[in-house]
Amino acid sequence: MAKKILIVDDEKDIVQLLRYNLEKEGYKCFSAYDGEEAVEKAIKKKPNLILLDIMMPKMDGIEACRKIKENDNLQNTYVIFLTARNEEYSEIAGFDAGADDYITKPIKPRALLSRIKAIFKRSKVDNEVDEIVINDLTINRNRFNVTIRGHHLILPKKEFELLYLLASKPGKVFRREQILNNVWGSEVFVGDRTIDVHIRKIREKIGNHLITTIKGVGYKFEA
Amino acid sequence: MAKKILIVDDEKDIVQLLRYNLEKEGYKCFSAYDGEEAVEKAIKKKPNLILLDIMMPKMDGIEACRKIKENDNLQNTYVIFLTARNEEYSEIAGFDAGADDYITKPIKPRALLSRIKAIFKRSKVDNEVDEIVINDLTINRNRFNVTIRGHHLILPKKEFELLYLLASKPGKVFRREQILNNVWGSEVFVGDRTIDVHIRKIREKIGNHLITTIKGVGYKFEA
DNA sequence: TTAGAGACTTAACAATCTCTTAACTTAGAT
DNA sequence: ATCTAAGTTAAGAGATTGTTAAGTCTCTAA
Repeated sequence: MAKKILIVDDEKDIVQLLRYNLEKEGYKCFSAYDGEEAVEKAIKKKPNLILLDIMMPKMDGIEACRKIKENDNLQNTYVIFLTARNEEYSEIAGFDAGADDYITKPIKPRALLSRIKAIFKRSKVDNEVDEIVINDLTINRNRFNVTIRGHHLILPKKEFELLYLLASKPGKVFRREQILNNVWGSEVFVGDRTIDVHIRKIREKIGNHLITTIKGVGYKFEA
Repeated sequence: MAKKILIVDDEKDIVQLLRYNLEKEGYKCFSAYDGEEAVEKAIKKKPNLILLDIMMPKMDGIEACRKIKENDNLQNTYVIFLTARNEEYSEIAGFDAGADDYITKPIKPRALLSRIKAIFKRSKVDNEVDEIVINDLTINRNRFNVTIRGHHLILPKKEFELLYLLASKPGKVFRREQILNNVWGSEVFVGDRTIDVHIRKIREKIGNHLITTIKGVGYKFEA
């Protein structure tokens, strides 16, 4: 499917320039002209990539980025900051806010395009990795099995999906709500203890130490 | 059997030129004039090779290629992009979308033909590996028979195809939907229990332990 | 042309596995 | 100390798959 890109800058000329170049390459573009609008459209359109100017009215890019990265559905959205060369502070603050890359103005379309291509290529490769290996644990989506210290297991579907989710980002804490969204789907409502029971069964099978409870928040897979 | 080739280009002259040359060599040709039509016909006709122009109305070749490569039944279809010499980006984006080769316009029929011949030669070698041997089980596509521990069996067609599919990638879980697509075809609709019954008959003949059920997902052949 | 055989599909029911819940216990935070 | 979140257990509800037998279709041979 065509990748969606959100372009955010208060200078309309720049937005137009980028839009023209990106659409020529087959990307689907949206635009916003200030930080608030950016957050709004990001949530509504769920773009794959956001090109985000830092200096903008209403809400600056740093702040907008922070808000965007807070949204569960935009965890996999890539953010590139557009900065003027002399905005020294922006690099640090930007990465701190969750940016993935930045590009200094004036923007050269060719350079930008190759950077974008590299990003999407990378994310595609990431998606194709359907085997997770962490120390002596292997989770293989293709075979739908789990190996721990050379010992094969077949987990029931829900347990498998839950383990796969946690292990896909070791160290990251998944909130209960995120787990529900990902494993059960956002339209399914199950009781409070359901996740716990599944976690327990997984721990029973792969050992207690691999999944940590963060009380009041959720669970994480130990790296 | 005559190889099937799908020619996709919005310039009818080019399509005609290619078609004339390819049919002269004994290939069976179909044509499409935009990306959407290409995807449609690819799914319907299951060609062995697709010649795909990049710049087209409705849906460009890159996008069409991606869609085509998403289809389970077209994994073995070869895609060659037709690009104008100055479309620099096309090589990278094309390979990224899953293309197997590309040719720059203007197209020289002789060169194209020899390239195509090379491709089919290669894939023919692949196809000749039509005997699967796993431990004491042998599945031979030519003879359409199965040998287990030296004992010969003749399976009915559907059972054979199903076993062949599963055994072609030992360990991989095939979802019921994939099984339907591959064994029955994507346009056939059969009841829920049909696959199970066939699985049962196969198990009856080759033993229970070789095919594992992954509940809620599908079946896999045990490696 | 028709009877018979095998292939394929279906329906109905059985068996099995998975998931969820409820009720209770334990641990952790303030 | 108290309150809330998480852990545990077992039961049964729910879903998926297994099994059987019967019906349809096609092909072949008499």
